[in-house]
Formats: sequence, structure tokens, C-alpha cells
Amino acid sequence: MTGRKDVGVSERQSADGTVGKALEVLDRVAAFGRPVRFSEVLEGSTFPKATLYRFVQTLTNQGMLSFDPDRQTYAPGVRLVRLAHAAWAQSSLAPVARPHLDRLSALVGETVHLAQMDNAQVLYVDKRNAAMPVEMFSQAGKVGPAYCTGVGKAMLAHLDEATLARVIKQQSFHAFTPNTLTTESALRAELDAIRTRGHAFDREEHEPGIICIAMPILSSSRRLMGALSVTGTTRRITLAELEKLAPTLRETAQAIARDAQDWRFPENANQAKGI
Amino acid sequence: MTGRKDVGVSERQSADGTVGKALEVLDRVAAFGRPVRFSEVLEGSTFPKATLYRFVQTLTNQGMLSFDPDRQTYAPGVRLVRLAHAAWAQSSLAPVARPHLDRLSALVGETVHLAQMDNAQVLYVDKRNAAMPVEMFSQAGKVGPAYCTGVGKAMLAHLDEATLARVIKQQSFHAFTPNTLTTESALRAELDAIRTRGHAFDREEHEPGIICIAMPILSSSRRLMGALSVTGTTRRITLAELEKLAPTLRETAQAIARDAQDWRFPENANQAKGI
DNA sequence: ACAATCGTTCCACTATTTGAAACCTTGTTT
DNA sequence: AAACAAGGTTTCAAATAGTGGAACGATTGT
Repeated sequence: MTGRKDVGVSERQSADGTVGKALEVLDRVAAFGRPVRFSEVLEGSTFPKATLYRFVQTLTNQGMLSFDPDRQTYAPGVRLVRLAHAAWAQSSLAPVARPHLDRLSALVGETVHLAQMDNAQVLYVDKRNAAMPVEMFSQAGKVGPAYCTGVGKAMLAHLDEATLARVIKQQSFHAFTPNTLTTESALRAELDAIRTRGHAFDREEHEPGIICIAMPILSSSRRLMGALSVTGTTRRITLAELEKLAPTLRETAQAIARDAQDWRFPENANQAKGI
Repeated sequence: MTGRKDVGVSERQSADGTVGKALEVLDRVAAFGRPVRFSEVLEGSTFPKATLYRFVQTLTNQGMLSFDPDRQTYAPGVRLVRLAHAAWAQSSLAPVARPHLDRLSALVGETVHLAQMDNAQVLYVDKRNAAMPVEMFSQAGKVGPAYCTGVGKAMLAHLDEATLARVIKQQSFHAFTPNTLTTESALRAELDAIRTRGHAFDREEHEPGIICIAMPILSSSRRLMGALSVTGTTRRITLAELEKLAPTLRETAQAIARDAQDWRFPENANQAKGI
């Protein structure tokens, strides 16, 4: 429940043997975002046909992929849903943060995001949509780029240099808008500014018309746990107005960090009370 | 989106080499339901210390497990949340079934479940709770026993014999209540009845006071896709009243199956329209 | 009927995994 | 302060599992 090591970033080097390669294949299939045929997975893959075939077979066998015999396609399997349930409940900040997000959302009346790092990407683990009712799985689990989102930059600013260097190497620096930061040096300068300022902005860097203010969630030992943000459209709100929310955001972030660290499990609860 | 092969059940034999073993370890950690220390995973494990250690390292490296350095514990990692998002959207019936569940839920005013098979267990992929607002990840992803739940029995009744035999071997047949079926022969007799009747009941077999009617979701080629159920308490409803819902349930199940099979992806949509 | 594409299997060759044992590291006891 | 215990980490030769070129089958389209 507390700030976990890989909240930062895992190595995910291609040096994890057979298991690493198999998971690479799993990611590849998931990345398509739709059911795919074997040949689609094959083209552009680094693995030879027979090898890839074996991996796909193994993963399907294991329920990590599911195979549709009618359409002859593979897609991520339902076993992942069960595993993710456990992951979300135990490794993400979402369960702890829920009441805080609810409160923040009600207070500011804009869209609120809760995110953590997943490898070099931003993973949204929860969301409050100003108007719309909750739609969890379709919201949580989405990923976005780190270098051009508010939560992404807020988190990058608090990674240790070794990790940051590795993560930066994996950014595409694609120019989504005229405001997107497209070089490492520009990004690093921005991260310095974020560190001194304490929070990050998204100045229409990812999508035109969308701005946000983001706050890192740091443990008491200043280890990165995640980030939260309030997003708005330029039609309805300005950066200056968003910045007024900074103190509220900071308090919320601190409250989440505190709750996450205080969290104890039943068998330790008595112990914590000194019994 | 359509009935996928492993909706039935994957083999998950211990014959999947290194990858299978690693995923076994992942399951083991997830099964604890709380962050665990290495030594806790070790005790009772079939793997020797060094071997288990390497697996845990690899999985952590890969973001499939996360490690909390403060508490020295492992838990399922956030990477799973991203993968599950894809799995839920593509391999589960949930996205297709959503409007149908909404309608059914509004109509009957009782709790509605949507489930699929995951190995030998029932995996709940969506839920409508009569009163309470939606809480997705905390609902979807949960698992339950197959031999003593309505959706479980409804699905078992439509597995092919080879698969059924394997799945039955994995049932605990624990007697949760006096009504629980505790033998293979009792279960098989019940499955025959379900096949002829067309739907299944849970007669307080899993929890005292909880009854339900469940309907299998079958593809046009009668392949099992999942099941849905309406649950109630004995204080508020009787089995006879639940059975009156059977036609509605059947229609909903058929509608879900039809939608799932009709589902086409953008690049095929034009093709489907004959362009 | 034929060709083309996609999917599956084979098997000699190689790289990875295995796990007992030794070794650290951290916290506790005498 | 020294000795101990328990959990965690590393080593390395033997054992096992993975690799992938190539050949083969199945399915689809003309």
C-alpha cells in the first residue's frame, strides 16, 4: 500500500530470460488494442516464427492470452483481470486515495486523475470525471506519455537520476502540439522548474485546449509514489485559476501519502496499537 | 469480443516450462491477497529457495510484481493493471454486455452478475448492485467457486466432457452450507438438470440466505461464452419468483451473445457493410 | 485444380534454468 | 561486545529447456 519500488520504474531490460521474452510478447499483443492474428504479431517482431509461436501457445495455455477460434485471433486473457484485481487493490494508491479523490473532485468540479509510473509510461489508476458516472475498468488501466502530461512530468521530476536517464531514453518526444517539449534538455529544464515550484503544469502539450495542474505524491522519505492532477479545457479555465488549486492539491497528495503509509493489515493492526 | 476458447478453460498444466512456473509464482503471490515477504512465499512452495528467489526477482524486474522496500514485501505489480485493461476491453463480455446489464438491473431491481470461467474458477467481470453506485475494479476481477454458485453451475453445464472432467477435479467441494453439493455425482446430476431446464439455481449453496438464478451465455454454435445471474436474499425473494425472470434472463443472454458475435472492429466495419 | 498464405511441427544445436551450498546482512540474545 | 539466528542473496557445474531453420499441413482465394 505504500510507495513501492517499482512505482518508480522497473528495469524491464531484455535481460530477463525466457520469462521476460514471453511477457514482451504479451505486451505486444496488448499494444494492438484489438484481437490480432498470429501473423500480425509476427511481422515486425524480433522473434523467429517458431519461437514466437511457442510463446503465444504457452501464454494462451496459461490464460494470459485468449484465442478466438472463430476469428483466429489472440487477445489478452481473462486471467489478467483476476491478477489485476489484486494488483489494483494492493499495489496501487487507488483504494487508499479514493475518498480523497472524491472530496477533491467535489470541491473543484473538474476532472481529477490519479496516476503511477509503469515502466516509462504514465498509468492512470483512477479518475473522477466531473459530470459522468464512474466507469472504472474503462478508465483505470489506460496509459499515456510521461514527457508531455502533467502527472508524467510531476513524477519524472522526482525520479533518481539513474532511473530518469533510462526513462527519458524511452520517450518518443513526438510533438503532439506546438507546445510539446521535444528535446531532452527542454524537458530537463522543465523538471528543474517543477522541482522548485513543487507542482507541474500541462500547457496544452499533449492535446490542444487541454491544460492541467499536477502534484507529485511523495512518501515521508520523499520517495515517489504517484501523482494526481486536475484537468480542464482552455474554454472554461485558465492556468492561473488552476494554480490557485495548488495548496488544495498539495494537501490532498500529502493526505494520500500519509494514509498509504499508515495503512496496516489486520495481523499487524494490534501490533500497531501496541498490543 | 466473441466467445473465446479459453473462456472455457485453459489447460494450465504444469507443463509450460519456465514461463508457466513463473506465472505460478505470480498467482501464488496474488492469492495471498496482501503484500507478502519472500519467506512467506517460500514456505509451502514446491520451488527451492534459489529458484523461487530468481522468479520473484524476474517478475519484479518486469513490473509483474512490485516490491515495497520499507516493508520488504511483494505484491502484484501495476503492469498488470495496464494489461488487464486491454484484457477486459477485448476478451471479456463486459463492454458488450454493459447496456444489457444496465437494462436488466433496472428491470429486476436486484443484484446482477456477469461471469466467465478462469481456469476452474468463476471470474466476475461485471456487476450491478441494486442500490450502491458502481465500484468497478473492486467488483470485477473477483473469483468464486464453480461448483456452488449459480453462474458456475450454469457454465459447467455447457463445458465439453474433457474440460469438465478436468475442472471438476479442481473443485474443493467444501460444504459452505448444508445445501452445498459435495460430491462429483451430485454435481453431475445437477448439471444434467440444468442442461434440460436451461438455467441454474443457487439454493443457498454458497452462502446461507443467498439465492440466485443464472443463465449461460452461449454463442450461436452453442460454445460457452459466460453466464449472468440475478441474486437475492431469502428475506426478500423466493426461488419461484426468481424463476419468473428466466425468460428475461434468457433474452438478455441471447442479446449479449448476438452483440458479441456481431461486434466488428473499425477496419472490418466497412467490409461488414459490404463496401 | 492450383497457388499462395498462414499456421504447425520437427529436431539437432545451444543457451538458459536449476538448486545445493556457501555467503552476506540484519536484528536479537547472552 | 560477541555469538546466534533468520531471512535474504550469490555461486557454479549439472541438468534441462529454449531456439529457429526448414519442412510440412491447412486454409483461402482465383
